[in-house]
Amino acid sequence: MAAPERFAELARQFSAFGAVRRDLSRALPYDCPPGSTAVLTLLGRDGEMRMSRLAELLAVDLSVTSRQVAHLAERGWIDRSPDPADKRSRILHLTPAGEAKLQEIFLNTTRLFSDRLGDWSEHDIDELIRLLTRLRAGFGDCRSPRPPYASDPIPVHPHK
Amino acid sequence: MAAPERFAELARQFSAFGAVRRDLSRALPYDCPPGSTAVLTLLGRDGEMRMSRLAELLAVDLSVTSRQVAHLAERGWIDRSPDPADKRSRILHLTPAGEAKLQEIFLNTTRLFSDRLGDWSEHDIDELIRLLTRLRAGFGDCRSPRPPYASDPIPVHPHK
DNA sequence: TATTGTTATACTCTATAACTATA
DNA sequence: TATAGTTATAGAGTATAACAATA
Repeated sequence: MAAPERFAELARQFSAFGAVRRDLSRALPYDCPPGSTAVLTLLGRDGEMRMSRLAELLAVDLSVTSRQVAHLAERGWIDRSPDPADKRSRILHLTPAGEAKLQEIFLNTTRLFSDRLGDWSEHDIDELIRLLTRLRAGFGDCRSPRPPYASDPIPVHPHK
Repeated sequence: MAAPERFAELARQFSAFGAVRRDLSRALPYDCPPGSTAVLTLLGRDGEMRMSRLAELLAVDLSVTSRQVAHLAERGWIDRSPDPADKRSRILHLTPAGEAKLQEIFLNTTRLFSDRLGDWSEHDIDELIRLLTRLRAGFGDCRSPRPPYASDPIPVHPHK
């Protein structure tokens, strides 16, 4: 177990990571913000799925996913077909236009990473992927609540 | 130089990191959201500084810092004293109440990290700190623009 | 009754633009 | 003219709550 000072340093780096996210978001097409990009990426990687599955993979509330998916459907990048097995549900999948958009995004982000990480060794990149993957597995998910850790008796951020 | 597929995987992990941020933000006191916490942390670590320096360290626009600082000043956690050497400027420093708040936050986040990362080796934690630090150094800063990497001819997110 | 998804509301983060005061 | 900071505005992310339709 690491010392509290290492945890504090890690927390600072997490906070500073916002600058990386913002830099990356500037490489996205103006009509596809980061949240929409995440949806397209998951549908491109894992294939068609239901809203609830998508929200689970994104670790966000279903209401968030619902809105992002509506944004993408308006632009013709994904289809929401009814699920014959459960009429409450909808099956999401990329359209050809959505796949083209995803390809465009892939090229943009690859170009950005090549510039920003051009001098990184493959080892360090793989290490970072490994550690971030493990981090994500250990940290929380708003849809499966755990006991709160704040000193406040009751939740913490009213809207979260 | 790594392959585009590694970059794509890294981009997915960056996106998934949002779940970690959200989990961490739930451990904060209800009256001190993540942005305010970042300000308190920097002032606690680096001591008093000007608004512009703070915005530089946070890699956000000065207007963002101005609002966050106002929020903290309203609650009595920081002071904004005039800079005798430049009357346009203000020097920020923590008040005793601000130091107490910071200490409370430190305890909360340490408790959360102990739970979530209790089974991590010190080596992996140090590796993650090292790689995130390097990442932050290589990635961008909204206040020193670089050539855009989107395929769009002109920047990209209207509001960014 | 419980679950899937949608919509309304509210709050945070963030950038751009217009403005004031000072250099 | 240029810089430090404030404020107004707007868009994106996010959660909670109320709701409709279906299981």
